[in-house]
Amino acid sequence: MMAASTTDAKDHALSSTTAGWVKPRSPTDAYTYLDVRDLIARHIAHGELPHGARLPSERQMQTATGAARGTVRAALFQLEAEGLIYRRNRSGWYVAPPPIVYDPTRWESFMTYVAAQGREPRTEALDMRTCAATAELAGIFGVAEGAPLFEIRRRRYIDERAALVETIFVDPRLAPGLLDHDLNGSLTGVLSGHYGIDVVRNRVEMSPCALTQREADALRVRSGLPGLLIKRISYDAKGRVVEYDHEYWLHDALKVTVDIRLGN
Amino acid sequence: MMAASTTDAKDHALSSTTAGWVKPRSPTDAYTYLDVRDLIARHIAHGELPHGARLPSERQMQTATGAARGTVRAALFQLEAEGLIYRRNRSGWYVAPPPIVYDPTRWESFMTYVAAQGREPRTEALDMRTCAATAELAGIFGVAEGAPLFEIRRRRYIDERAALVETIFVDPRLAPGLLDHDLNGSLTGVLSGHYGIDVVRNRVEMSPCALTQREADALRVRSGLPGLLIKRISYDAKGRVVEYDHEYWLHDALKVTVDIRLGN
DNA sequence: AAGTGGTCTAGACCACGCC
DNA sequence: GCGTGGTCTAGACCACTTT
Repeated sequence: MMAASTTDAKDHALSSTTAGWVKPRSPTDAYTYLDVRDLIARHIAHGELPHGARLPSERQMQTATGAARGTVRAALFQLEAEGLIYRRNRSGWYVAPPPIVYDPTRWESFMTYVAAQGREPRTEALDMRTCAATAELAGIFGVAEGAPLFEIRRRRYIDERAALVETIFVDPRLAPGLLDHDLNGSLTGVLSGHYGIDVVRNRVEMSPCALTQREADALRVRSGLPGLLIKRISYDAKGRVVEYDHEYWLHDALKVTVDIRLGN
Repeated sequence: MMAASTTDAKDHALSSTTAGWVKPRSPTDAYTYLDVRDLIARHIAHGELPHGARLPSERQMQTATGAARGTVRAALFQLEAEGLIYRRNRSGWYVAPPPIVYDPTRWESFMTYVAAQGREPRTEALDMRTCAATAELAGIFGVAEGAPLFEIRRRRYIDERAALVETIFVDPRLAPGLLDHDLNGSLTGVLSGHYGIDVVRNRVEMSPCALTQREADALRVRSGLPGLLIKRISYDAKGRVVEYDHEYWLHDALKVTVDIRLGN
């Protein structure tokens, strides 16, 4: 392609949706992927790309910056790891919304604390069945290996973006017929309201993880993205296990706080 | 290079330190980066690559698998995100040790809980000075903007691998002369032993982050690696802020647990 | 000096979302 | 059906660690 008389190729590139993508350093050396990262990050910080906005396509950014596509993608991966952007499979890159604050010491349901933060929560039951306890599950619930357990799989949204998938196990002896209830809301509410079971103790464990095929598919993201795995065991006043829960969160969707008073 | 009469190029590759790197799927299609990931992960799971062991070089793995180096690196990035391996700058890739378990509801010092898990903790004071309170710090400590605060920067090791860097702020009025003490150990111990200050409340906040240049340099990793930022404010019985602490952890170095009993 | 990871280029083809 | 991201190749050069 030839350069027009009054506008060269670079000006042309900058006149598109990538307007203002000017390299801030010396003009001799090429963009590094961290330069490109900073460029995008600055656009987000300055509000030119608001939450939920879609970034220009990789090839547009490639043209605008003059860097190879691989370099642009390295910058995007970087920003993704930082939680500033996320992607929707083969659709594009988007500016990430602010994280939800989660406090494991409070026994609030997802529906409650997401709404309290001015965001819109939604829960979708994916699958409910009775399964046989594995060795691990048997140990946790104090039942024989192979004993029946309810297994509930749900997907939860924040502002219509899938933020986590969870698998919950419940002992049928504590809540017979549980699967006949509507589980597209607060499970805690159902257990308390219909079965009189109240949780008094919570054991929560959090660790960074990679989302496996199963989780990634459910969240409609690429397999292997970083996530946060939260395992929770909740007990009632008699020390019985009420729920055993595995939550796979998108790593950029939450922030954890704990407020603790010691002794007395 | 020509193939020898009795051993072709692939056999030769497998006779090196990458012995046994056989592709598990159909022989027609090429390795994907997830294939390579699985290959390496399997070697780690089977104990052929124990904790701390060094992986073969990227170019060796390239030869052994027949994939391009970029593909091998994509697999390594994957495993790094999962916390299975880590790298030492321009030295190589290593199998990651198991994470340390951290419970923010317990007021135990790093030195204590790391040792209790059979690992070797070490703390190294990097920098100590008096700084002027920024707006954020002034708000937290309840002092005027620009008021003096102690700023302490330390690096902490687990088994001689740098696992976190932290910046601690302390109000000099609570602990005058604090910087004259040895801070290569438990700061809590110094505050309690020399100043009679005991913490009764802790506010902890955790969020995934990317390690910036400053932190990455201190941990001798590449800038931009994923990390976990832990901010902690601790208070004494009078509600005064004892410490304000920012800890930047390598994301694979820890796992968080919280055990909570509710109500009474 | 040799070997390692770190970065970048310039292509290519594919699977899928979206129109 | 076009555009998107997803993946892969086959080089190159650099900065640093290691020997």
